[in-house]
Amino acid sequence: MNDALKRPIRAQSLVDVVTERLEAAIVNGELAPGSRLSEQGLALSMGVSRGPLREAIRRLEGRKLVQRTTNIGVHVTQLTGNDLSDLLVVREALEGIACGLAATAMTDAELADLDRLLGDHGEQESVRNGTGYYQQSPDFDFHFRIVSASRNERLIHMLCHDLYDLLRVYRYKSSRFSGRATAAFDEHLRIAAALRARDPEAAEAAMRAHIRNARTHILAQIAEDTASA
Amino acid sequence: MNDALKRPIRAQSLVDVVTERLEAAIVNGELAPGSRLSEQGLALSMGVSRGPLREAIRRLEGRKLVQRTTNIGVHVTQLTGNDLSDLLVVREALEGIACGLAATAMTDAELADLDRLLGDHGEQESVRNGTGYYQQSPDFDFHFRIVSASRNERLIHMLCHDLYDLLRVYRYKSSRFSGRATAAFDEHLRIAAALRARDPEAAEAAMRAHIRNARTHILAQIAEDTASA
DNA sequence: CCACCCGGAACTGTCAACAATTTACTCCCG
DNA sequence: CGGGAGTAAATTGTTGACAGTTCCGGGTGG
Repeated sequence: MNDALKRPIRAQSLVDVVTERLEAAIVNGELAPGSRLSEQGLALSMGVSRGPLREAIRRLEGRKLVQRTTNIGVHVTQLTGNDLSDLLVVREALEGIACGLAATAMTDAELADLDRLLGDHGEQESVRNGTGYYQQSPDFDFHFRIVSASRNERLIHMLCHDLYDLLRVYRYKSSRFSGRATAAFDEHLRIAAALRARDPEAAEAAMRAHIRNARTHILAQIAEDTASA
Repeated sequence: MNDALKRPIRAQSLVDVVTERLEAAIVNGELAPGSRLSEQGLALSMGVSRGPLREAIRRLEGRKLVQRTTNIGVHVTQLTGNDLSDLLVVREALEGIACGLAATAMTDAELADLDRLLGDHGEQESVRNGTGYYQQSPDFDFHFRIVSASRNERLIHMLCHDLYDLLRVYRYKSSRFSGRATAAFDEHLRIAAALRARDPEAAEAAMRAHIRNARTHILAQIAEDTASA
């Protein structure tokens, strides 16, 4: 459908491929936060020379997924609690406005899809009894769809590509207990309602409240974890 | 004061220097939007080999200041009207929340400085008669101080480093006519008042309204320019 | 006169080697 | 036995050269 043909295709350089692989490895945890990347080792295992590899790393550096220290090496970005806190504030602002835009820009079909998605979520056992759900694939799905409906390319890219990647690096274990999952699901329902009502202000407010709650919850959990350690 | 001593200093690689130079050249217009960067030429004129230069370019690529097309070359990012529109929406969201944070985090001294800055602005002839001011150094100063007072490192970096740079690339000539400068100055006064009142919601609302107005104005001007051309 | 094809020049993509710096280890001295 | 200087190995920083692609111009045929 997506006019797969006729759309000009560009050659992919080694740097592009290496960048994708590295990004994937970082996001899925194969390369743990804080771990050091060995240029020689990676170049060897990927079968490329150090040149393209270094260029790929520089690109990720610009996106703050890795950090290079001159003459020392490059390390996968490790977010502190403060970093995460700052980042979630940014997310509140961006996703809030994205949700507001989506309220008017979203098509009826997209709205229906979103409802279907939420319906599926509601039937999952893990959501109903409060385990899982939050900060997992289904959750990202929900947010991803709304952001995509904002029709603001820059916003979509900043959130879905840059920010979500960064957040995934900090793999806080969902909310195993305390029933956050159920609360989050309720908040999702409220957001969807505002979108259905085509009310930008309500949609933005609902989304911001949702993310603010998540932030509070995550920070509390971190504080607890560090206190016990 | 800034514990200039005792703070570890890191060696600067060629890539760091080249990155700074390129960034400066792009921001100040020495390298025009859309213009092509010749690796050979730049490497020669800067006195470095192509390796570090390419790595510096990759870093800027990650920040979207330049765009590379495989086997073709790299071009300074050229924002379309749509891009600028999207970007200003992002700015509204980020700077809005930054202003809200500043309302509680700003010190009294910072507030006093801001007032002094506004006082200076008000006495400038160019502001009073409606030429200049907007989207120029004094304007950036005002916004820069508020954002800095948000105490959110990530937010500060995204706005003051990444976003402002990108906006500066699109050098729309201020608002020469139509008295936007005076209106903008009034909006600045309103923002400062909300900050002085330590009212986060009012501060965020005032800042968002200000940026929204600026956006409307800029887009209208662009539409006008393209229509006449 | 226009369209097409075909070199050659210029440029980008990639690589392997060299230089400089950091790290780890060993050995010596107190 | 502990600490530190010195040296060797490993790693990063930088360079120049080679390979592949794109772009420009001239020439030829229709």
